[in-house]
Amino acid sequence: MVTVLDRANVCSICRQIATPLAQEIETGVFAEGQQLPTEAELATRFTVNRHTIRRAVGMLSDRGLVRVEQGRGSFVRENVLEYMIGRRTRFTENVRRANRSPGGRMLSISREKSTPGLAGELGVQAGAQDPSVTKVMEHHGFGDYQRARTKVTAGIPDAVDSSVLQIPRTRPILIVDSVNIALDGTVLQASHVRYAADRFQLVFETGDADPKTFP
Amino acid sequence: MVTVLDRANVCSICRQIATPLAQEIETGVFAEGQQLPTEAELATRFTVNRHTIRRAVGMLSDRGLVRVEQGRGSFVRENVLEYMIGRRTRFTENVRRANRSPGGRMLSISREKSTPGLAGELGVQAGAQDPSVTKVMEHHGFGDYQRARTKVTAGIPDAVDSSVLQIPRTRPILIVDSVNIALDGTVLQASHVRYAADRFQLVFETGDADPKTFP
DNA sequence: GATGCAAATTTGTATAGACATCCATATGTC
DNA sequence: GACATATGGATGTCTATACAAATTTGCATC
Repeated sequence: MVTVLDRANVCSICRQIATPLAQEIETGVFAEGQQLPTEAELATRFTVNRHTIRRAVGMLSDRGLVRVEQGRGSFVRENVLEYMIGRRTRFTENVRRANRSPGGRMLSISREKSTPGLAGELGVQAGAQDPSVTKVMEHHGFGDYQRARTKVTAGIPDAVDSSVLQIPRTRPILIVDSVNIALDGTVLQASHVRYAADRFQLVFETGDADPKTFP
Repeated sequence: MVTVLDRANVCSICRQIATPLAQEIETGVFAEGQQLPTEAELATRFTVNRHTIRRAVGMLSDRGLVRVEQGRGSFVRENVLEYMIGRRTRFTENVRRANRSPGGRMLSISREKSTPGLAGELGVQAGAQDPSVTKVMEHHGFGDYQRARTKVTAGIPDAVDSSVLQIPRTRPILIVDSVNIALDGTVLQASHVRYAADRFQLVFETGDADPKTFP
């Protein structure tokens, strides 16, 4: 693949190199575990300095796409695996409170219909709920009860995150994907929140010492 | 402070510069929010190239000690604030399962008595539990029920983490501190787990769609 | 074939220079 | 005083060179 670089303008060169390389990795041009071309070869291919290649490869390393080893080379990383640490957890309004960060700025509000793609991707099915559950829970004062799933992972902010959160690209961020679903199966809220890990720490207070919840 | 650099040997120079700078930040030589000397000034002070200073400052930025802003300078970061997103959550054995990573290696097992410092730091008090709760929960089949708190944040691996997890220093890690406490108030387990965020994603399946838990 | 050492290969680090980009301030003009 | 422009200072990026460190490879020797 030949990539023409825009040396005069905007986006930094190393990004213009990292992007097509990332595509080649994601499209399978370089298979998992395979060794990438050496820095010298990439420098020749893109006709840039080796240090510029090093930066681009460093970006791919930051994104977890490649793994660099001194004296050996750069290799395509193996796929990440998802890991479940807990289930059967209850939030009430705390999940909503989680999405209202103190001192934060409201950037945009969007209310979207749940697309089949989103629902499928999250493994939830509309209308798959037993209606009797609603009555039982309303009887227990959980009328606003929601079913939710929260995914937590860490990452590196992209350009937008960096400017919005006002943190450098090198600081990690906590990425929290949460979906709140009402008892009738409709998706009430799907949020993709990115916290600056420097400023936030998620605390899941688990367990239940309150006897009232066990009638 | 005068720092003599060992140009010939081992540890890289930028590390030899980052270390005393970090000490000066932590000891309050540079107060929170204060601007650090410019890269040129630091280069003069340590008699190294500006790019070497940039590396050292980048390390401090990675560790969250400083915040670098183009056109303005480098500043000592303010303290992080803790943020609670949820409470009243229930795990059973899933928390324990969380600490057993598939394909992982057992590095060390230690069983320690709960120190007053640990208990105080986590805000739990031994014996503060109502004994009636135990009977109620045992009656509901939650004899092994535990009270726990899980803190999740993101960070950058240190040298030990990097070698153990076999990830570069630039990839973020998920830092999960969890404490499991039995109903009698004794600390059963206190774990400080560091996940490679490339390989793991924590999934908190929240909400409860199972009617059996609401008899 | 096995071992040991040397050489080649590859990534890592430090130095140096040039220029770009962003920010704050000063200055000039109205 | 208000606004636009110019200037200086700070960080960001690319290029270039030299050398260090780690790994692999090749070869000679046994």
